[in-house]
Amino acid sequence: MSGDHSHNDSQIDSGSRHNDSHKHKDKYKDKEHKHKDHKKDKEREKSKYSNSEHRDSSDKKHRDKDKERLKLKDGSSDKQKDKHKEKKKEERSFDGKPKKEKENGFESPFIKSEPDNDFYHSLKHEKSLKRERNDDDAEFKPKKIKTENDRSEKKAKKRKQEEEDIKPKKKIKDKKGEVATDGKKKAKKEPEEKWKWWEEERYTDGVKWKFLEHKGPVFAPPYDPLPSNVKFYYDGKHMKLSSTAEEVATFFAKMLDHEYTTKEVFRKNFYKDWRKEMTSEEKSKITDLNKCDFSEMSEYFKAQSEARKAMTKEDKQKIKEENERILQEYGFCIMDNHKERIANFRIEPPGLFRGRGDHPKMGMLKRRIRSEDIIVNCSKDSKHPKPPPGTKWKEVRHDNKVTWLVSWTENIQGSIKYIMLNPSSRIKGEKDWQKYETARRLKKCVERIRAQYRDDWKSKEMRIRQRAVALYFIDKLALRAGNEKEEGETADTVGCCSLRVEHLTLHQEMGGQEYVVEFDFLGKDSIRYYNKVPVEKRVFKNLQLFMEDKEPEDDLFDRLNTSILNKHLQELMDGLTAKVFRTYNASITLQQQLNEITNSEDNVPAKILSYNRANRAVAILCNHQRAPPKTFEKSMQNLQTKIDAKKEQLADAKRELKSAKADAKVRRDEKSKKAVESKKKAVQRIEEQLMKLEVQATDREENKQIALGTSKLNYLDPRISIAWCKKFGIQIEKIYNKTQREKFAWAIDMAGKDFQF
DNA sequence: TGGTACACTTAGAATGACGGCC
DNA sequence: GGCCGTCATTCTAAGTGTACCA
Repeated sequence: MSGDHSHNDSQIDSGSRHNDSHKHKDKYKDKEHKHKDHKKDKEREKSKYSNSEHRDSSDKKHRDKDKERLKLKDGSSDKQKDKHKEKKKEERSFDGKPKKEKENGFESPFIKSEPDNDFYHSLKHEKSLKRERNDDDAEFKPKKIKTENDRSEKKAKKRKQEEEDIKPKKKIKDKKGEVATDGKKKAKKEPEEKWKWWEEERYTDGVKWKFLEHKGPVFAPPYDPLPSNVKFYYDGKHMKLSSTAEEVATFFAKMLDHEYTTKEVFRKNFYKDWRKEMTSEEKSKITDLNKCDFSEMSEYFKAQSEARKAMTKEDKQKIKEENERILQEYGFCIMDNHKERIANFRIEPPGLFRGRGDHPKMGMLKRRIRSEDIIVNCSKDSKHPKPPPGTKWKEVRHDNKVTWLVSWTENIQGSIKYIMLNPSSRIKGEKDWQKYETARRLKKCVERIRAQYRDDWKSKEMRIRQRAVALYFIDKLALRAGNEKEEGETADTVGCCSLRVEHLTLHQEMGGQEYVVEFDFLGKDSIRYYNKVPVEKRVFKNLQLFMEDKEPEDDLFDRLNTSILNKHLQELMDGLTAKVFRTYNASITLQQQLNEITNSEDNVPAKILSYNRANRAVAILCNHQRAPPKTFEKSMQNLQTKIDAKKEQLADAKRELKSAKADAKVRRDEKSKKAVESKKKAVQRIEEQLMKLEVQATDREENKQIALGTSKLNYLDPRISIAWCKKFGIQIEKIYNKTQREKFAWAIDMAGKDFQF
């Protein structure tokens, strides 16, 4: 086996990787982890490798040389390879710099429809704001340096254009793309003009924006007390709770049907936090959660939910309109002359913490966030958002080196939560694009890096061997880096660098293959990673060495952490981190799979099945799982019933065709000939329908426990999919829904049919 | 060198919207 | 027209990675 990085045959039993976290978790319950104790291992290593100092310095020299070589090799600007694309697009590179001046400096189809024109006053104020975009990032360097004259001329043009654009427009478009003229709606959609931020230059020195204005967050609605007929019972007796205690009780009642409320940890944490909200009288009365009866509350909320569903169309419409109004008011910001959608403008409401897996803090009370907890970030010269009457913000900040608009600290883990922009925004899109370009740079030097880590498996230094084996896993199996976690603060999950001895079983021989490593651990979100992988002999021997004399709960890589690993990777390639391997391997797998399995002769559903299969290969590689939908069995059965019916229909149609043919043979007239033709067409039509249903069934079955969305959204360079669509005449809408198309607008615009990752 | 704060991406579950079918 | 299943969207937890400090 030499450098096998095909991700589809590297696993003995990839299909057996399934989400079995509940059973699995028991294995780790109540464990005392001593994996931070490295002292004895250090002693062990010292005695084994006495000349490590010398090796260290010579290694560094080699690395520096390699780094230089890599820099030279990768330094050239990476252009997209679509040679058949129209010239404008062909010339555009990922550096984000336009080849021609932007035609519409500022366009905001929303402005006139905005009810609160005040909010947009700053657009006018902003119109002369220019973005100085000299790139500091190597990848995004402009290909040609502009002269100052060029710049000022262009700036002047742009400014003029922007002024034009800010002037009231005759046409405005609403969210659905309907065009209104002077307030009147037109029935027909017109193509929306989108801002092509990818044709513009980027900011430098970590500046994220020059101007930012928004309306602040939308707070969770205040607590609405229960009606007096909805009662809480303690020990079988009605008990009126104080408003605060009642609110927290409703959080529990709302979750009564959820498995969470049966978990001991959840109940314990809830009870502890609930008591903090009780009056002293309540505290003295309520002493046992098991004696609390929340069922009336629970029924009440279920009834409310039913009532919501049963609302009249008009009432539903009213709610929808109100939501739309809130969205229009709070869901957008102005960032550097453009109206951008905010991703999460609502503050997380209070409730009970739903940690994943065996989270020690599940059930704790997530407290209500008030204005006094909120830090607002916006431009000094913008109209600052106002806190609700009678309240104050914690702070108003003007930090343009960050992308967030609002932040607060949550009380469960003490972490900071942010309000940020939607994935379709410039600020997110640029970053996403950059991510794929970094992965494409890795493509150019991955063979060298692989050669190096293979070489490092033989290193005299334990730390280098560990680093090399870990990197091999990250590369081959697309494992996450595995940062260290605070014990007892979160669920016990691991990634590559934090793997423990107990997570691996070594098999000299298994299923007819040599040197098999069996992985079994809980990864991000407590999703189980189970995989049996044949590895190279040297890796296997190294693993034996790393595991020697260790307890199951000891770290496998005791000389390694993500910081050390990433520092090393940074030396191998600028911008390289462990995460890049996952992006690279996901994207390259999609590209290879599509190249391999797409049959140009296939019809559209079959081609889409091929696409989904390629996507699935990536999802399996990245271990993106989902709980099988509750309705899965039933819906499969329904589909099968449809298939059976269609088969019968086909048999009937074929019989009819046969008899029509026989009839035509005897009668030899036009009418019977026509009858044969129409029967033939009917057979064809039914065959197509049957095929479609069968493809659907296959797709659904194969997708039972696999989530395609995560890889599609976060790991697969969208240009691969778009190029594939263009090449094989598939509508992009078949692959990406509306939201995804908005997120990947940059890729849709720039990828031609010949783009290769 | 390790700890921590912070900023940001990635993740599956929950919820909501919508369209097809009876 | 209502029900049901599916897909889209929202929500927020859980990761990664960097900067900074002692």
